[in-house]
Amino acid sequence: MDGEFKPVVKEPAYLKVCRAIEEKITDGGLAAGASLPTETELCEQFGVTRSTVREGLRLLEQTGLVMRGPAKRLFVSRPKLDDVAAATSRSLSLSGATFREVWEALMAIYPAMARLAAGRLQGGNIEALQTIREDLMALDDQDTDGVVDHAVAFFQEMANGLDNRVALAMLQSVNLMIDKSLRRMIELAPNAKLRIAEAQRRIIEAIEARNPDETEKWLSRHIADLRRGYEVAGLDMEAPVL
Amino acid sequence: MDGEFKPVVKEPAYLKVCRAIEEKITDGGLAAGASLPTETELCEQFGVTRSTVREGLRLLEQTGLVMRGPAKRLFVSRPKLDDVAAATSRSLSLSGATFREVWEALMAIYPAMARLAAGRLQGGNIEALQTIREDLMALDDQDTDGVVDHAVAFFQEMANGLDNRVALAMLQSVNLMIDKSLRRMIELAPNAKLRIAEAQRRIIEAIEARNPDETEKWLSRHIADLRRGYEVAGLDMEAPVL
DNA sequence: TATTTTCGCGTTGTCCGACAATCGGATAAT
DNA sequence: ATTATCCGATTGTCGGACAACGCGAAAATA
Repeated sequence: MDGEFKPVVKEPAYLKVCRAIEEKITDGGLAAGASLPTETELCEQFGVTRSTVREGLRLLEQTGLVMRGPAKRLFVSRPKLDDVAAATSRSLSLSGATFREVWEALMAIYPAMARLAAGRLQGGNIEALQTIREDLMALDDQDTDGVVDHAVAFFQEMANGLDNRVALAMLQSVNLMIDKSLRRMIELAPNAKLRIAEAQRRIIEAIEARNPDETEKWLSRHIADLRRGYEVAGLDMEAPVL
Repeated sequence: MDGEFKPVVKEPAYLKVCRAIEEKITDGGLAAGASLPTETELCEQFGVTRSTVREGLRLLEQTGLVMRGPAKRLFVSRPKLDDVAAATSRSLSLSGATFREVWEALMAIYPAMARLAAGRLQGGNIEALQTIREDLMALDDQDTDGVVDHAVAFFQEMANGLDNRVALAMLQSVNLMIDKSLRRMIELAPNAKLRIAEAQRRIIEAIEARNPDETEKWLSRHIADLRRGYEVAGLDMEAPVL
């Protein structure tokens, strides 16, 4: 029999402390907002020194499950979606994700989400989209950063209005990654600003008309256009987004 | 003049240590696989004690940017996609994401990804899909867990073959979240196993035929069917996936 | 009495020094 | 050449110590 011996686990104590508290939080034993025991109390409960407890707490702190409140006291919290999105995009960027991969993801999600947006975006969201577009058009043509920021902000505002946190988290991740690629592309595509503004106009119109098909179509074309611009600029689809 | 005084920053030292190393890694100053200085060396460089350095290292450890290698030595690593996906799904679950939100995300991503799958999945992937389906059919009808596992594994295998890490990360997150909801649903839907197996058959056929439209259509119906089952079972779309 | 000031206490952030356990590599023994 | 042994370096953990800071209670002031 190959009754394999399990690779002997020698978890350091600070990891056990981390997991113990983590488990208690995720299992509902500690509600969000509840304040944790002080470090010295944790020392007694776990039977380890404060240094060890503190190392465990740092791990939790990074996951966003605990935060420092007023008076430095630790209390249970929820990881902020912004942070996990940032972590995801950074991780993907570091692992060498390419423009192609990001673009495919964009192309998969946004058109589908556009259908939802058409039926779900509130007046406030639509106004915000219009404002973004107007600000974009008012920009100097050479202001690459500004154009990129507004192009991404448009996506971001759409995602915000979807009333869907799962989608929001994912869209935020890709938005963060597309940034640098877009900048490189726009620097080489002279009329990028106008094309983007025009696409945004169509999309806003379709949303205002509450027309899912149109919204999807124009958003789809918008993203396809980004790729076209990228290729026309002579950039490599398989290059990392960095 | 409102020459605002910048809000005085009082970052603890261990955070500065963390950020300093983090920055050096993400800026390429430290390649993946490179080994970090020992803790004592870091102490000298930063001018703090080992305890402080260690707390900073714990933060980095959690982000996945550093790992413990053989001989405990620290070395630079990349965050594993599995981990960030797990973190994302946990964060979303904790923040009370609903079945509706997850389902909408599924419905947005998978059909679009199916198009890619039709043209991109390798023979090995397709065989794996078939194996999963066969295993599923061989299961006892009462084996809820098994059915869920295979339903999710089918999705997972598709995602694996897409040659797209961005998509993979996102799909993995939603796969992890759909789990519990699916279980509740299947417990109440007697013929769930057969319906799922049938959907998988159609999808596999479409992929083998390299037909993007068909693949998208059947995957779309498959996911729509999951929702139908969920509603028929009398479950609340707005209930948290927990 | 109501408001402000002061003070002490608890907690965290940081420091210091110490030690066992463990791993890598050098060295010695077979 | 292989095995056993030893040694140094490094990590994980410990215990104690102290300054800084925030909060609440006590004291001083109006």
